[in-house]
Amino acid sequence: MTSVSPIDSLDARLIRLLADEPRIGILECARRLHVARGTVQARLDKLAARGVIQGFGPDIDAAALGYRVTAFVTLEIRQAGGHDRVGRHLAGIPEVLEAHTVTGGGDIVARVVARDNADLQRVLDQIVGYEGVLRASSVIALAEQVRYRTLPLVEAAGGA
Amino acid sequence: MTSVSPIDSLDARLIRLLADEPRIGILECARRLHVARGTVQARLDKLAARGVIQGFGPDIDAAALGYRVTAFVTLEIRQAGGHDRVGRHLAGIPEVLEAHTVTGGGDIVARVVARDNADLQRVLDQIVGYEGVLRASSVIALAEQVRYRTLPLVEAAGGA
DNA sequence: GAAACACTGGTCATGTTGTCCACCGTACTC
DNA sequence: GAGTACGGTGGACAACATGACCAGTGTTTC
Repeated sequence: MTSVSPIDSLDARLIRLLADEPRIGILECARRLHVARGTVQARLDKLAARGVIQGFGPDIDAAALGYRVTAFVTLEIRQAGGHDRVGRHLAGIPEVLEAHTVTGGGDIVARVVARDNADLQRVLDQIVGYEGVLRASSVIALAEQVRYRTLPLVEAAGGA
Repeated sequence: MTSVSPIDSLDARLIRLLADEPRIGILECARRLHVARGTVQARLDKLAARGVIQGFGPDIDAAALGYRVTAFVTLEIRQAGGHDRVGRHLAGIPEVLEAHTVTGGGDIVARVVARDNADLQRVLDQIVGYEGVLRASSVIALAEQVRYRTLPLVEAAGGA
């Protein structure tokens, strides 16, 4: 087995096609990629089985929901309590969109949104209102220089 | 200004349904929500028009593509050059999944992935190999405490 | 009271889906 | 070199979903 190449060029082109026009249907994909419909179906099944494609959930824009402020919050936590307990606490706050433990002292980085700056204070209070959280320092996102994307990565991996 | 309450309970339940079972089809949604098909279609159109639903792109897992390391990189940039030029530089690197300018000195926070720690060095070298970037300090994500999600937010906003 | 709006429940032609099938190369194994 | 597994092809079929309509009804707003 050579280098485990997770996807090939056809996979990459299929993913790009679905990303560009998601409501397109399998048959139309097959037409545009000049392959048989069964091939597209088989590829999709395998990509999903391998976990490359996690799903086709609707992409929600928090800003359009009225949450116009995004912030990255770095938490200093009480090591004794364990990260997982803090993780569960964070999971209970809807405004916490994601959270990772990171190197540099066993702390946590979380992405949170809020309706405005005053609302961000409320969310931060919720976050630190838990005995396992010692301190939270946050930076507010001003502008999106690069919007979240994975297509370039897919094409780099697939040689599209 | 229109945007009083961005979504209602039906919108929220529709989004949750689509998030849970994306390949479900509009008709099936209508059946499960006990509303007419036209209603679901109209709601979806409006959610898309208002930008709440950005699309239905496939959710790609970078780890399954072989990019097993995630890092958050804070960039210190030369203010003179402007953020946008650095943003374009970052956009040219596939491993940069997103980037935001943030408060705290006009710097940039970027999320990058790499195949492994050695590969991360290569990516970081690419990032700092640009005259507008003065310094990069990175923290490596060890574990996902809260995986990226928007459903709780949707339900908080929609009162589902 | 009228207008605007959202939802219902129905129709229609059209296209897509899931699931079969036989067939054909290529690559790998013994 | 023969046998076999695998991935792709191209075709078939019934069942279903889609987009586009429509008239009718209730609710809210001016």
